[in-house]
Amino acid sequence: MNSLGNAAEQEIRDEELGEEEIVARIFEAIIDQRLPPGTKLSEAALCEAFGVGRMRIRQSLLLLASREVVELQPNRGAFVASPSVDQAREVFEARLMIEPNVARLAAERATDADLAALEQHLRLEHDAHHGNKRRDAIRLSGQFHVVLAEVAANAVALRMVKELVTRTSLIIGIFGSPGVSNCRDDDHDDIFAAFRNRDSETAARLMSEHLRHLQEHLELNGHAEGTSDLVAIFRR
Amino acid sequence: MNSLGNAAEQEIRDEELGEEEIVARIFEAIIDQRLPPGTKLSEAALCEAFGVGRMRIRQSLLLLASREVVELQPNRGAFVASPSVDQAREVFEARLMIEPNVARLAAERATDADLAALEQHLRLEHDAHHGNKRRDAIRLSGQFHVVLAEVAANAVALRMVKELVTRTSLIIGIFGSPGVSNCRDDDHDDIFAAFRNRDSETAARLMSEHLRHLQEHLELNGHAEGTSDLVAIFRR
DNA sequence: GATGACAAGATTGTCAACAAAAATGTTCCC
DNA sequence: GGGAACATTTTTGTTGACAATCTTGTCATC
Repeated sequence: MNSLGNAAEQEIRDEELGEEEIVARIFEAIIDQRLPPGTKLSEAALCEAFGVGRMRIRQSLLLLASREVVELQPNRGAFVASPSVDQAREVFEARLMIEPNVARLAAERATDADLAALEQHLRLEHDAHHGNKRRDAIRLSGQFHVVLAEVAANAVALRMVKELVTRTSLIIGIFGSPGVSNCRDDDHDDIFAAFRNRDSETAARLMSEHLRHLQEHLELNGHAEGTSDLVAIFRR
Repeated sequence: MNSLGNAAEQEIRDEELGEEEIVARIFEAIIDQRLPPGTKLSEAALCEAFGVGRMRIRQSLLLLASREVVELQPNRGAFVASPSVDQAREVFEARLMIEPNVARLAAERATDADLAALEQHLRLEHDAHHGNKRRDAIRLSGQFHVVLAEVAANAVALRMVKELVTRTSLIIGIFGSPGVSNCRDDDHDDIFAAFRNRDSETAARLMSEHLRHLQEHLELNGHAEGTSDLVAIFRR
C-alpha cells in the first residue's frame, strides 16, 4: 500500500503519473473528504498539482465523469459531483445488490494471509477511531469495503465497489449528519467474525444490514439538490 | 428506440457525435458481433467511420478501455478486448450478483407500459429467431437484459448491465460453440411470465438460472488465452 | 539460404498555439 | 445609485503539427 497522507504534494518522481493513478488519487481525496461535493476542478490547478500536461488531466476528468464522480459541464469545467437524492438511493441500491455477494465470496475465498490483512486493517481502523484521526478513520472505513472486494478476487466487482464507495463518501458529505463517520466499525468487526467462522451467509447478511444502517443514518428526505443552491440556502 | 441496422454508415447529420454516442455505437457493434475480439481499432479508420476528429475518437477509446471492452496497448493502438477465461468467470460472477436483483426490482417496479414494451420486445426476439435473422436475434436477446435494467430504474445498475452484456458478447464470441445464440429466448419468456404475476422472487431466481445456463453452454475449460496466441494455435 | 542490422513507412502520443465561450469588471446612461 | 451594455480576462475546447514508437520491408553479411 501507499504511504498516504501527503497527497496534495507535487510529484518528485522522474516518471510521470498515468491517468489511472491520477484518477485513483482523486478518488482517495474524495473518499476522505478533502474534496467536498461541488468543488471546482480547474484544469490548470490539477496540471500544477500533479505535474502533468493538460491532456492527461483532461482524460482523467473524463474517466472520473464516466464513473459519475465528477460532473463535466460543457464550457464550464469539471466539478466534484454532488449526488441528488435519487442518485444516492441508486448508489445504495446498487451497493445492496453487490456487496453482500462480495462479502459472501470473500468469506469463501479468503486465505489465511487475507484474514491476517483484514485483522490488521481493522486494528488500524480502531486506532484511527479512538485516536480521533477522523480523516484516517473515514478513509479506512471506506477502504474496508474495497479490501473485501479485493479478497473476493473479482476485478469487475472491485471496480464497482471502488466507484460506489467513493460516491457514498460524497453522499455522506451532503446528506450525512456532521461528524458521522463512514461506517460503524463495530459492524466491520462483526463481518470479520463471520469470516473467521467461514460463515459466508452470515457475512452476506451482516453486510446487507450494515449498508442499510448506513443508509438510514442519512437524511435522504427533503434535502435540496446539489451545488448552486445559493438561492435555496439564503432564502428564509 | 433507434432505427438500428445501418450503423456502419457515416454521419449525415449536421451535429457531430459525442463520445457517449460513439461508445454506444461501438458497444452495439460488439454486441451483435460485427466487431469480433481482437479487432484492431485504428484511430484513423474510426475518425473516418464516425466523421469526427481524432481527439473525440481517442476519448471514446479511453472510455471503452475503462469499461474493459477494448484493450489499449501503449504505442500499439486499441483492440477489441478478448477476455481471458478468468475474466469470463468474473463477468458471469458479476452478472449473477447484479442481474437477479435487477430482475427483482424490475418486476416490482414495472408499469403497465413497461410490461407492454417488454412483451413487444419478446415478440421481436421471437421473430428474429424464427426468421433466421441471427444478428438481430443476438442483439435483441442481449438487449433484453438492458431493458430490464431500464425498467428497474437504477442508472448505476443500468450502466453495469450494459457493460457486462457487451463483454458477454465477446465471451460468447470466443468461448461459445459456433451458432449458439446469446440467450435462450424461452428463458426470457419465463422471466416475463413472472413479471406478469408480479412474482419478483421468481423473476430473480429465473434470471439466476438463466445466467447459469448461459455460462454452462460455454467452454470455459482449457481454452487458450486471447488474441495473439498464434503459438498456441499453431502448435500440435 | 538464414540471420541480423538498418531504413522507410505508418501509427500513436504529446505539445503548443489558436478559437470559442463564460465569468468578471467597468463604464455609461437613465 | 441601479442596471444594462460593453470590454477584459480567464478558462475551456479544438485543431494541427511535431516527436516517439512500432511495424514492415530491404539489404548486407555470414
